[in-house]
Amino acid sequence: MHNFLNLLKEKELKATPQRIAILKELSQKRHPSMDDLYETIKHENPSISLATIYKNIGTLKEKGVVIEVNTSDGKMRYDIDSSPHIHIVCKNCHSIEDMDYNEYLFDYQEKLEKSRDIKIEKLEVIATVNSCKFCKNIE
Amino acid sequence: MHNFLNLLKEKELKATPQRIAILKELSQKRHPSMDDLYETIKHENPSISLATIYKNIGTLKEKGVVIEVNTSDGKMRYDIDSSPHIHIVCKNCHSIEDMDYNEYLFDYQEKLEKSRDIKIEKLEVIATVNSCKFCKNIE
DNA sequence: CTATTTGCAAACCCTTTGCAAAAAT
DNA sequence: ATTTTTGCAAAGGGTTTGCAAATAG
Repeated sequence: MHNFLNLLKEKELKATPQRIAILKELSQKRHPSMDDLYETIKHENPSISLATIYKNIGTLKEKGVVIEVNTSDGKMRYDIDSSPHIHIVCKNCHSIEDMDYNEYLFDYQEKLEKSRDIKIEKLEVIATVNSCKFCKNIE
Repeated sequence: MHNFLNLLKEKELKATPQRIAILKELSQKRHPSMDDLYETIKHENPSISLATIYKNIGTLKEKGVVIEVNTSDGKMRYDIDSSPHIHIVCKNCHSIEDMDYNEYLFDYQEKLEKSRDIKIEKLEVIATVNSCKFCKNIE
């Protein structure tokens, strides 16, 4: 809670209850969609609107606080963890698992940059699987 | 042209002029969006409809003829090249460059599969750059 | 007090769908 | 002749926008 206030101050954003609720939810839930956030936050803050979620996530993206993950299911997912990691997306149940970058990928990125003389802002790695431990448990 | 007919026969799809125009365009243009395809094909086939493009790309995706590339600019792009490769997306001019997979990535994928005991259907690697040779030339 | 943010509703844009007419095999 | 495909228009679904009222600093 305290951290959120500091974070927002750092980013020069006003600490509205809506904003704090969004950050709190982002830090608790794995990879929520806009709708996930909306539905959950509405419980404690019934007057919040979807547009507010959208606007705030937009702002937080700009400020580099959250990243957007595209699971190709038509809905974006949001992730407050900004350390380099890859995503393992399950085509079946749409869950997302994080996995840390390792030396391998750092190395790969570096080689890519050198061989092409480019600066890579972001290396997005998405592994798609047809089923995962989550949906296996369900079925 | 001939190749397209064989390809369609193989996939048990009827060889309509619209379908052939789409395949032709996909094999000529780098990574067109739905709209790119529509606008271009309309020149030679003015009666074609956007819905036909959508339906056909959908079918071609199912049949494994094209893949979908998500550049996070709100529009999907389509790619008839099915060999393993990664995409370098320019945030500035939205162009996409292909780059072949190398041993590095094959290796990485294999390690990932073994360490987690999963089967990766697709490993999508998207490198984002802030500017590229295409937009440098323009500016 | 000033600038930002909220919430609402409408607008937007890309994509999908239903269906009758047309075309492919 | 049968099945697929087309084109149209309407609907769908996620996202964005404009604006007045509310709120944070």
